[in-house]
This record gives sequence, structure tokens and C-alpha cells, in this order.
Amino acid sequence: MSDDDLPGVSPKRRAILEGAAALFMAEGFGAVSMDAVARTAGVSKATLYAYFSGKDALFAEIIRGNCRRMQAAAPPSFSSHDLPLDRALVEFGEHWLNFLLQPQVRALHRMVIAECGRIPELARAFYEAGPLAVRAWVAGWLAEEVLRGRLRPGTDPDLAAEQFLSLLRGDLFLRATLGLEPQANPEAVSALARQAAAGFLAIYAAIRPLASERMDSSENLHRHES
Amino acid sequence: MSDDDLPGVSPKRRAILEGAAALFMAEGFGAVSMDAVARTAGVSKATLYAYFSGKDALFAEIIRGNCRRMQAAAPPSFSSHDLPLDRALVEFGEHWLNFLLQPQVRALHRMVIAECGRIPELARAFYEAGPLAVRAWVAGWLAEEVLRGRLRPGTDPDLAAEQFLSLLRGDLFLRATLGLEPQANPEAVSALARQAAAGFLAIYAAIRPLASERMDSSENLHRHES
DNA sequence: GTCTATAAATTGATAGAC
DNA sequence: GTCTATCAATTTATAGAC
Repeated sequence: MSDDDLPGVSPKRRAILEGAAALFMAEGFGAVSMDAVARTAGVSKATLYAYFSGKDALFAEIIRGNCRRMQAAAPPSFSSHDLPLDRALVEFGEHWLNFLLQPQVRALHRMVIAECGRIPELARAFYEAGPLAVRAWVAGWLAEEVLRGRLRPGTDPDLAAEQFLSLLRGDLFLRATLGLEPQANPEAVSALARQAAAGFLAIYAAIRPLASERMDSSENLHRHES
Repeated sequence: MSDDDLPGVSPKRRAILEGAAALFMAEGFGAVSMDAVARTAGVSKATLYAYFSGKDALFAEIIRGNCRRMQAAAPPSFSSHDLPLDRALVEFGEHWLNFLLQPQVRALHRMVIAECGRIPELARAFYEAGPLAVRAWVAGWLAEEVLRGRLRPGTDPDLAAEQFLSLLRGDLFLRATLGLEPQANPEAVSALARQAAAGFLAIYAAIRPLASERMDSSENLHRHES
């Protein structure tokens, strides 16, 4: 069922999948012909149809394959136990935003949105492999932080995760999805992560700084983009 | 330049624009033929091409028209001066979410995302007429609230507006854009607006409640969805 | 301006030889 | 499995009569 990345897979199948993925991401599903797919992969159309029953099936397999890759690539590698909470939040935020703003990930998201009316299953698969999986991971992390006493007791980890991720997306995510953000600006990403972490901690931190300290830390963290 | 909604406009032009808009929103740009557009509008293809030079031009005019309509419909009608700040935030949040989650608005957003690779100008026009205009309006409002002393002095109105709107979008906005939210559930919208307002005030309210009061108000405001 | 009829190209998909 | 050659349908767009 899952052919991708395995060494024993037909090289033509790989060539078709990779070439077609690049075409679909660059021009969109509707604008790509099976003729172009075959030409790009260096095979004939008959061979193409020997591997995939049709254009929709090819598209679906590409989306599913990229969802698996997305699910595997998203979780961060750091352990939050070694860091102060604010540093850990910023670190995670930068990691996640850098992943999310990759052109291929934006292109995948765009394709799923464009075709969600015709093929709703793909939209659900994407949502569960992407946003939902990440939110679950963050919620688990935040639940630990509540137990460790670094977040306010009584915090709902799911809600907190949703709000943190929403703060992280900000307008940058909207613009990137609309193709208005050609390359991810590292400084904008860093600023956004710091702003989101500062906001999140203002809501959920177990120990609130006093008013005077608050102003200081917000001066440090709230550097504005653009 | 702007024909829409004016009474002196050719009825056939209107019929074409409205019919084509419905078709594009229902099936996507690529899946709709000019034949179907002409049939739906009750005109011949020759007439269709007499009004619009091609499929792309027709599409662009539909997007621009809907952007204007979106820009006109988004601002809320209430005056925040009559309400306590938390109520005003929730009220605005519900108003904006209800607007944003309309199927037509989601469909417009989807179409722009789907075609932003081919026609980048449309993505920019959409972003400026929609997200950017709303953020500017909210930033203006929040700047007033800072002056009135209901928000923390030193607050950056633009950043605060971005964060409030991000909290409002939450996961519901993502799901709706992916077509996973068939109809906007009024209770989910209301809950999301209350959660966003509570989070926003925890970051930016001028006067913080004491720890004990904080728990109470968060019990009231943080009702979790689904 | 509006129609009918049609051009000209491209589409997704297949038949049959090897 | 892989190719060449081709089908049948559909596509965008236009010519010419009224």
C-alpha cells in the first residue's frame, strides 16, 4: 500500500510520482495533462496508465504519499526538559514554522484546498496527518508542562495547543498559503515565534511576572515584523 | 471599471457573472467549461466571448467583484463604546467568524489559493481586500482602546490585532478552508470567540484580574469545543 | 449584440505490436 | 511492461448570418 521511499520500488513508478508531484505543485491539478506527466517522467502514456488507473488516482497517491512524508517530518527533535519554557516554545515555534513555510508543504496544502470539493477524503487525510497530528503532539507536550508546574494548573492542553499554534501561524501563514511570501524570511519567522511564545505565556504561564517585569519581557519578545 | 451591483449594467453581463461565480465556487476553475458558463447564464458562447475576452478574464473579474463585496461586508456594525471590552471582543469575534465561515467566502478563498500560482495579482487583491483590511480595522479599534485605557499602555495595535485574529481563526478556520466544516456551528463559533477574547485579554488587558479571579473568568470563557 | 455552427487544438484514455 | 499510434470526447475560441 505504501510504496514511497522503499528501495524495491520500480524506478519508473518513482519517476512518475516525483515528476507528477512537481508538475501538480507548480501548476495545479487542472492545468497538468497526463501527456505532460508522461513526458516529464520519460515514459509513454500507456506505461503511465499501466501504473495508475487515471489522473485522479495518480493525484490521490501523490497527496497521500506527501501526507505520510509530512507526518514523519513534522515532530521536532529537541527535548523541552533541557530548556526554560519560553526558550522551548520559541525553538519549537521556529522549527514548526520553518517546516510549514516550505514551498512544497505550502504547495501540498494549496492542492488539497483546491481539490477538496471533488475529493473530500484527501482533505481529511491531510488534516489528520498535518494540523491534527501536530496539535496532538503539542497538547501532549503542554500537558507534561502542566504536570511539571511550568504551566497554570487547570490548563486545557488541547485548547492551549490550538491557541499557541494559531498565534504561531499569524498572518505569515495566510500570506504564504496565498503565495505572497516567496521565501520564508528567517527574521520574520523568528520574530513571529517570539511573539507567539510571549502571548502564549501571558495566557498560560504558571507564574506571572509583575507588571514592571512584564513590560521588560514584552520589550524583548515583541519585536514587530515588516 | 466596477460594474457590479450597479443598476445600469447589462442584465446578460450580470447573468454571466453570477452564474459563472456559482459554477466556479461549486466546482473550481479548472472543472468549469465556458460551455457550461454560457448554458448556465442562458446565453450563447459567442455572446459570452463578446463580454469577456476569455476564461481567465472572466475569472479575474469574478474574483475582483467578490473582493469588493467582501471588503464592504466585513466591518461590524456595533460601537465598542457601549460595551465592556470583553463583551465587545466576543461580539466582534462572532460577527467576523460568521462572515468568514460563510460558504461563499470560503469558496472565494479556495479559488484564490488554487489559482494564485497562475494569477498572483488576484491573491494580492484578495489579501488586501480581506485579511489586511480587517486587520487594519481591528488595529484602529485596539489603538482607541489603548487610548481609553482599557488595553495595556505600550501595546502595538498591529501586533495585537494580528494575534487576536489568529486566535479567532483557530483550527475551525483551517477545517472550513479544507471543506471539513459543512455548516458553521453557532456554538463552536461562540465558544471560539470567547476563548479568543479570554486569551487576548490575558495578554493585553490593562488591568489584570488576580489569580483567583483569573481562574473564575477562564472557567466562564474557556468552554472547549467538540 | 446575439445567435448557430464549427474550427482547431488538447484532453483522458486505449488498442495492438513487440 | 513498454512502446507507437490513435480514438472519442471535450476544450477554448471564432466566423458569418441576422
